[in-house]
Amino acid sequence: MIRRIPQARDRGIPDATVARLPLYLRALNGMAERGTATVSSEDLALAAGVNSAKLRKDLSHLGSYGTRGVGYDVQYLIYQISRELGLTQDWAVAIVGVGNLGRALANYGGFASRGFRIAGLLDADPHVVGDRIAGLVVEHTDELESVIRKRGVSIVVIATPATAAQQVCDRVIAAGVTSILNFAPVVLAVPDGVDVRKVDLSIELQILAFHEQRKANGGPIMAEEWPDGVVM
Amino acid sequence: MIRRIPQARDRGIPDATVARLPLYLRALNGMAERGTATVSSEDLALAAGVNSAKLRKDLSHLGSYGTRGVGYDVQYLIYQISRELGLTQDWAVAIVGVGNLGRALANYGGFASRGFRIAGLLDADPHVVGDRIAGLVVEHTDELESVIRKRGVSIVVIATPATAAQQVCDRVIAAGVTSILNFAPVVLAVPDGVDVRKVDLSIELQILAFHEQRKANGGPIMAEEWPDGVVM
DNA sequence: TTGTGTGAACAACTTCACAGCT
DNA sequence: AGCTGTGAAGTTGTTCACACAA
Repeated sequence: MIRRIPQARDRGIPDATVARLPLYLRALNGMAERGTATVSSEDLALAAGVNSAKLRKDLSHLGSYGTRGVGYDVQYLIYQISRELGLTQDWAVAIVGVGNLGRALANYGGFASRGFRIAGLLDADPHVVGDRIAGLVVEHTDELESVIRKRGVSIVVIATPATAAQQVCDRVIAAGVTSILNFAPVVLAVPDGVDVRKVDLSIELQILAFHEQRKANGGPIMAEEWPDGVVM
Repeated sequence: MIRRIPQARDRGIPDATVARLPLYLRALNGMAERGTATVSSEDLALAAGVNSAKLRKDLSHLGSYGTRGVGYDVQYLIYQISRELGLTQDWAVAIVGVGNLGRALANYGGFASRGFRIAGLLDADPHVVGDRIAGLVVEHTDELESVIRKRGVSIVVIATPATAAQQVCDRVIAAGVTSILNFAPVVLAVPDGVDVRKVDLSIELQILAFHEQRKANGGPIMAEEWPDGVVM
């Protein structure tokens, strides 16, 4: 029996806001390091690359943590955002696929710092298994399920070739994982309740190419773009 | 004097649509390889992981390229999307920063295939300069401006440490580049007219952590989440 | 009959502008 | 006097549902 609070406030934070909280957090951490105690929405927005109205609206979804006429207390806001994002606990992450990308991720510093601990590096290639990377020994993907269960892995990063990604995905989901970060250039099929986030170099480049092409044309429309003759 | 067509159709394609076109393109290429000649919006949407209404609306922004009662011609649609995205020409890309991530990007296959040609690999570390990676010799970042100009680079990928990113960014913009793909965990300051796309592992993990935390709570709200005592 | 293309309804997100707290 | 927090307005994106072409 699941407890439910009927008249509960709609504490659902908009996705767009959640996606920006890490940005604010990073900017705030920089300020904290420099010893700033208090910051206005204007200044924080500038540092995070958004406008101040948006920032205030975003923060208002978390609660009323600012002081009118003054601004936000940097340390306190760091704490509140961290808590909201779930960074006050730490998360065991496994990286599957230890090619160049997997290595880059394993060695990425900002990783361990923010509540994410690499609890496993796995690869299917026997030549890679046994290598020591970022203080961990690479294990064989045969161990995937056991690594996930024994070390309480709740987030899996897929950095395998495209061909292996869906299979890895299926296995980690079967092992109970519901949060996946996918670097392989495929659309993963997952059941409801599983979150997949995707990072795709090729897509980003194509989006840039689209805009670059527009600029090159010297304006949004060129008459020549749609010659009547070209139809099927 | 810039020619403008006053009564021009509003051919501005929504950003959300542009961001999905590469997905459709990838799905279509897969179908083309398997010899599929024609596809319905339903099937293509399934392969791309969106719903069919959205797909039809997206494609309708490009033109009327389907056949009612039949579907879309795979080859023709590949051509039209490619053209819209600007993939029928090829783009010279330079990668700055040749650590693990830079190497991963350089070796990434789907790169060269889709109109993107790596025209330069640059790094500030003399130990790396001279290395041969993916058929290219790594050059020193001193050569950045000359590489961009001589090889017609129009897209720069920044894969440097965070501390170097803004400086590299400023230099490539001064050299005329207006499209940047940034992997460094910083918000780049750029003038109007410059497009920056950002790929940030740490942000993606934090977003996953947020949702993972929600799931763990067994529901959207827990009364205990907001004890009255905890204020500043 | 089938499946596209699209107006219209809906939902999410952003920006404005100002009341109200400090 | 200054800056947050937020209704209201505006914008963008999504989904529905069906007319219409093949």
